[in-house]
Amino acid sequence: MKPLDREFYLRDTLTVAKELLGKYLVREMDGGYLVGRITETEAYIGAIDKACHAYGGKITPRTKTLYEQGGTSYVYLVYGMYHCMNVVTEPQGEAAAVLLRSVEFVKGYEEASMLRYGKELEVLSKAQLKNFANGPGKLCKAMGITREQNNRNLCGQNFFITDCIEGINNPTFELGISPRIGIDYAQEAKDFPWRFFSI
DNA sequence: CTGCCGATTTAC
DNA sequence: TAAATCGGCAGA
Repeated sequence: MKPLDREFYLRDTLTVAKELLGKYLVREMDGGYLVGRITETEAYIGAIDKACHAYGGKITPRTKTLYEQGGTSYVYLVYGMYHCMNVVTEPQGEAAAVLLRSVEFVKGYEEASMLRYGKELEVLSKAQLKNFANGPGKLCKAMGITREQNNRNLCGQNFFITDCIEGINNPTFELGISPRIGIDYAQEAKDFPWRFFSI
């Protein structure tokens, strides 16, 4: 369970967004591990993307995290009640990130159930499993990710992404591509095919 | 300081 | 289809 190294994140944002599919988001909490396989991502590239918070070089207290070096977390609150977890990409000074939109839990489901629903789910129906963390807000709720986790180094040992979990088989999948979700205000950028998901 | 709006989710 | 809910940001 070795964190992806810095070099992984310092690359082109679209490449990182695609390659994050099938990787595992890991968060250590109270000595246990919450682990989810990433199944959906979106790229946001400040230099050319009106949907990006840092479009046009905009620097505010919130967006300054987007300018950090690749491998940093960018977490913010949307709609006054949900958090979104992003991974900053590219070298320091380039505002770009990948939004993690969906994971499938592979470890720590009991603890995650407490965080998400306030109780442990005994019976896991197919629908419950599917709906558990298949959205950016749900994902953060289930993994206890809030603005406290903003601007963290993702190359450390308690909050990171890895490509291998012992005892877990890496399934193969095909790459799906589509426009991004929920950015109808972003003019021409709303049609950019920057959403990636595993099929 | 005021007012508008959102990279969502859930319930009706 | 609409409500929930509040921080971020622009403009006065």
